[in-house]
Amino acid sequence: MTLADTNSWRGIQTELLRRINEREWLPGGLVPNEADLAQEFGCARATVNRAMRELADAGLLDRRRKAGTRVALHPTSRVILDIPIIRLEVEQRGAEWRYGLVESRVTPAPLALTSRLGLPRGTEMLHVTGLHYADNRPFLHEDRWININLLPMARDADFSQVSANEWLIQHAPYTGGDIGFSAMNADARLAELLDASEGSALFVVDRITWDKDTPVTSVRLSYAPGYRMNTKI
Amino acid sequence: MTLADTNSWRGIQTELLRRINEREWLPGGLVPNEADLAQEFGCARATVNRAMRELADAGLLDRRRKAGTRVALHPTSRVILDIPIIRLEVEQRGAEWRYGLVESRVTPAPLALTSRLGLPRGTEMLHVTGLHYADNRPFLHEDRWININLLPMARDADFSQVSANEWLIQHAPYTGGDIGFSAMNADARLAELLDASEGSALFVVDRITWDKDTPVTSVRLSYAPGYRMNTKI
DNA sequence: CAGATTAATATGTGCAGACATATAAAACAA
DNA sequence: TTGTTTTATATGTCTGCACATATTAATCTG
Repeated sequence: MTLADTNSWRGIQTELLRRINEREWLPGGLVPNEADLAQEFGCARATVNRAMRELADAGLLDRRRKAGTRVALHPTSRVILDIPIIRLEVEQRGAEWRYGLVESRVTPAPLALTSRLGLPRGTEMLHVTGLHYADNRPFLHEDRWININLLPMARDADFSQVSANEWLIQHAPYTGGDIGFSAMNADARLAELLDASEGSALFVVDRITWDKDTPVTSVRLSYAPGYRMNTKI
Repeated sequence: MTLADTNSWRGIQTELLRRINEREWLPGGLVPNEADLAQEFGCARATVNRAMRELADAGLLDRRRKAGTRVALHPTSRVILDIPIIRLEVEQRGAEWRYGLVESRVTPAPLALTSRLGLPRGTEMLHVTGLHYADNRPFLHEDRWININLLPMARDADFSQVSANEWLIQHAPYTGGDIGFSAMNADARLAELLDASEGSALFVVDRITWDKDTPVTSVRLSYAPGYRMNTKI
């Protein structure tokens, strides 16, 4: 071992990582078992377990009881995206955030939506659209449908003062969601709202949020041209 | 406790999740300390610790020594994207994958690239471009630069037989990378290659891979129109 | 030989106890 | 009052041990 050779959980993990990265342990190859590694590193088995478990969670190791631990053959790199509140995302860029409501009304949701949400066709939902600005330039367009049967107080919320994005975070617990990322050409209306030219490529995030099996909200975020979502492996 | 009331760390975790989701513990509010929770659940402190640590990693709890544990105020939802080998991604869609090399040659890298990679300007790199097909329809365009100083064997690889994507996974260890997602309008060349119309919105992934501080490869993947990257929270 | 049973083994999880470490709060000093 | 030192406390981590569980490998049985 070179550095971080403390027999701490982290030290062991970086050493294991090194052996994987430098092909000391070949992809698909069997790795010594926990007990042996614990002896080698002079630590308890639980410590080795913790180091290896995280690597398995990250997809670098495959572990199975009795069969042992192997170096993953196809290390599908796992990317973690932090999706922040839009206001914070803008402010982190050092820009001033502002929100402008475009429209807010209760109306029957389109069939495509109700069917995806598993609601009866024609269900009334609260449709809120608005623009988020960064330094007074359009940053993204938010097109949202809210399940008012689940969230009746949403009827009385003033979305010209608080963005639907933040109102929901404050008031609507959820247990899971589906997210999709795609690219779309701006239609005339979106182009105008985003101050872009028609046909510009927009980065689009679609998201449906659930509270157990009940849909909470469905939103489409269309970012102004040039937006880029960054992260690290 | 209702179900999963075993005093296992999973059972405890779901119970903690419930209290958070149902606002039993308010956002920003202080949570009982590990010792107290351990007593309440009738388990060891280590078990509570494990349950809470994962929730903290997921961003739902904020923990600080001495200060205690609080329910996160801004639960930035954390999304995990699995980025698979392109061949597998195509095959998982039930389509037949095929790769076609467009061009492969050693040439000085453009300034924009060398500066981002921290290489001397004019450094020679291996430039490989190719198309991945799904059922003989263009699926994505891969435009890749490989650091041949780090990977001299890449010179002799036959990228008409193996995609650069897979060759690198086999031969090039890496320790980290930067990824960016964005949307771009197809230029004439890309439109033709992807069998799309000029100006179509393309979903684009840019990725630079590092082995410690040395750049391994930089790639831009431009997906054919209609592509959507999905995941769950 | 084929199928069912049993044993062996590596990981998964749990417990009690100990010490380490960060840090908020209290006590103290200038 | 203000800055510094001390103390108390909650989390972070490690140990050694035990038992659970999945699953392979060996063994038995018809």
